[in-house]
Amino acid sequence: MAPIRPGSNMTAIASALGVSAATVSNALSGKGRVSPELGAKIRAKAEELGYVPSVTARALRTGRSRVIGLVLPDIANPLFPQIAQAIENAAADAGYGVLIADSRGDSSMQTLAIQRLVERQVDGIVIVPRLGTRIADLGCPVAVIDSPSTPGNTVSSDHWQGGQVVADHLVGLGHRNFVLIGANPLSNVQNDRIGGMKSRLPKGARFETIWIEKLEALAGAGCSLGLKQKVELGFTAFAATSDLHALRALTELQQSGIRIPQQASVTGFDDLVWSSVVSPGLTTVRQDMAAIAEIAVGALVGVIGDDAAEPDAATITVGVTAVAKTDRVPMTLVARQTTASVSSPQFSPASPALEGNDP
Amino acid sequence: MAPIRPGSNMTAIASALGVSAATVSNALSGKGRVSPELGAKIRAKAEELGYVPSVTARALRTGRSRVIGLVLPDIANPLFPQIAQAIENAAADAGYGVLIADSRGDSSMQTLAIQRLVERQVDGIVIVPRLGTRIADLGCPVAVIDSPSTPGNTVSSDHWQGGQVVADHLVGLGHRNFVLIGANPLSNVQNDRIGGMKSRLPKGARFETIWIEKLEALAGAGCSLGLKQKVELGFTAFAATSDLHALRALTELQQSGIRIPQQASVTGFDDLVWSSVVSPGLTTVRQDMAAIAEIAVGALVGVIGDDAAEPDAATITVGVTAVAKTDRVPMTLVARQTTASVSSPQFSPASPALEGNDP
DNA sequence: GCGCTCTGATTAATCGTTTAATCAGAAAAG
DNA sequence: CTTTTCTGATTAAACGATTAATCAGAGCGC
Repeated sequence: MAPIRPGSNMTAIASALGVSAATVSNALSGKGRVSPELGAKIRAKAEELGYVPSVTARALRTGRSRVIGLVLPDIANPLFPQIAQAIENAAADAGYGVLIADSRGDSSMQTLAIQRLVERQVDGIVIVPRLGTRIADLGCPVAVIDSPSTPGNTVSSDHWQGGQVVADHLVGLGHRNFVLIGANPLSNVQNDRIGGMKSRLPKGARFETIWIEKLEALAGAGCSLGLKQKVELGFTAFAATSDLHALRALTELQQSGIRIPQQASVTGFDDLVWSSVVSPGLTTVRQDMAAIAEIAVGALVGVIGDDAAEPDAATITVGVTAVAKTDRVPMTLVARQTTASVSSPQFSPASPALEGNDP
Repeated sequence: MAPIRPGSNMTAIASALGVSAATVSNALSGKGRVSPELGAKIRAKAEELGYVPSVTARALRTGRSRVIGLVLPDIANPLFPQIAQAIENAAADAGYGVLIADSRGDSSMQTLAIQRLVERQVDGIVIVPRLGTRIADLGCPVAVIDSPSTPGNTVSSDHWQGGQVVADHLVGLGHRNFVLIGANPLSNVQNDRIGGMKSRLPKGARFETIWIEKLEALAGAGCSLGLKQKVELGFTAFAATSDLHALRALTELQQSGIRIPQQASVTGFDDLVWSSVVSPGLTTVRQDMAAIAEIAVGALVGVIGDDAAEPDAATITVGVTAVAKTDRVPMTLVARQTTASVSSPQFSPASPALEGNDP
């Protein structure tokens, strides 16, 4: 019934000053023709009355809600905090709000979640798709954050380059025997990361790839990755495609009595929150989420603004991904304590290892 | 300019059937008086034209946006995914959208973030406050998720009971020497958890409390917690108030060569995503986020609905926390492999420990 | 003094829905 | 046969902003 809005509306300001509402609108938006003096008076009065424009009314009239949607395959993803924070900040800076949608872990519900956002009339959507999901035509601008290898236009970290950075770091420390750890070979992100790593392994280097989901399909969830044997076989570097898997590897190795980083080095990806608290601190590679979010949101508001300016172009941009080209944001190494130069290439159970390899 | 809305509006349906827009509205909402046949015809036509109501227009008219805001002290909080997902699900079920706000880690910006939400005319706000922050009068319904010890009305897990569950578990395994690990003694949540644990320690039990932030203020961030010495002093149970700290403790102990769980047991709180992937799997206590979210959102929509029904009550409920009483949702133990019965109460460096304590 | 332009403001329509008020007609009551 | 009471619909007025169209008056040239 009575909409509870403490602040006054334009009409209140208008009648308080004996002018018309249109003039108030013009003064506050700076669009029409208003004399400087009156403009100042209006702004002062607005301030005084604590005027807050009704986004609802504005949205109805202009057709723009100034809200964008954020869709992740499943919110429980440990990278979610980083992404959400970056997107929210970028959006807030651009004057947009962020509405979240969750597909409740179910990939088929992703479409439904997106549908809900569209019904709420968001001006655009940022999507982090589930594995290789293709994004259907939504009837609204979309920016996709995934991997440069994903078909279609996307913004993302340069996961391939990130892989190279890790490999360079490990190779530089003298490692020649690598175990690469991924979860699912269907993930473009993981493939890029592994591909990047492989591309920088020197001639004569030995490597082996472990896909956790394949292994678990055989040996059951939470099974051992058999890393102790790998160490016994002479592998010294364990490079995972995510901090989550790196953590698993790190603890499994520690649990088997392998000393990190003296006997083996471990690396991850993404610099998730716990990476700095584990002991020893996990060496990882960080995504520049702020930059990614800025590009994604920027592209989105660009398209949104554009089709307001050129109504004819609307039919072209609408339903099309907002990012014209594929943007690759470089990743940066965060060297902590799980990596060290390889002291003894061969396995030696009680080697009095090297200390203090802090970068 | 031209708002791009593919679906038709009420007027389209109305004129297609030669009736008035009001009748369409009545038919679809089931409120006014419409003959059953015409009602069916209207609903059919709406379906046919792919009609989607304009939430904007509806919001303008009714004064309800059907959106609630979600505010967390900082989104980077590892618990955020769980909370956001639960709130989003509960809200979606109630027909509400969720707008997120981030205070960018800065406690003073919490108010600003909330301000932004209010300006976007959310119908209510769910807040997880930063430490002991008091929530100011917002002019809109609020539900707070924190600790039952927080002054004011809140919904939350029964952290005290959660502490008891952990303590009972450890005591049941024979532990008598406890190290309790928290971050900040100002946190009601952490205090409750520790209080609950203490309340169940048997007579003659020994315990010591470590506050990480205090320690780091002296010894620097990422410093050792000195847990190896604690083990040497005969402590066998390390109970942290968060999985984050438990992880730190676990890896520090493993790093010092202590075998988990043979020589020491470790427990955490919250069942964060990585708790199940570390080796050995972390014993922890899970919050029933779905239940909490349902209560919080339910209370919120209750107040929102109420003051629509009784306009007079609006002045009472507005600006007041939505939850009338303090709701405490029980926590449940998730026993994994970091806890085991204490084999040797005294420290014995190379005890041939107990195996296979899987619950 | 008449027409012209330019400025600074107002009017009024519009976005799409909700809802109180009204109304025409049929059925029931007197 | 008139009056009253329903029923099923329509009208019109909001909600609060934006914006194209209009208008009154001032200034100015000729």
